[in-house]
Amino acid sequence: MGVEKTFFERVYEVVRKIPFGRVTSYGAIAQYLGTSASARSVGWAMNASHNDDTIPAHRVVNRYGLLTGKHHFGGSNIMKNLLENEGIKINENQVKNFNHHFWNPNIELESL
DNA sequence: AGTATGACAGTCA
DNA sequence: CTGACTGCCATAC
Repeated sequence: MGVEKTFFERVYEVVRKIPFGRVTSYGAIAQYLGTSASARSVGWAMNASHNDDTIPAHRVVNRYGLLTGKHHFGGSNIMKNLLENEGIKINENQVKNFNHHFWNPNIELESL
């Protein structure tokens, strides 16, 4: 029966696979899911991820490494705090060395 | 069924 | 460099 996972369920699985101290972008997840243009839908999935506390949504930022979704973490520096807790430096709501912490599911999970 | 929204991405002026 | 628009996909009403 309808065992086919919805779009955001797939997003959840990918986000859950994000290693500690790593971050990824909405577009990267979208590309991994095969819908490179559904980056907005990925953000939508994250919006619904509030129903799932197992989703490290704080590791998902936009393509610029900006913590665009921090506003959804309670409107406080929770997202920034979580990332810094993982060794990621944040500057002006932006991940420093974003390219260094960037975790590309298309590459890291290409063998999965 | 159609409209509106969204934590994006990319392009143009 | 900054600002604004469009495109594309999925969900909610």
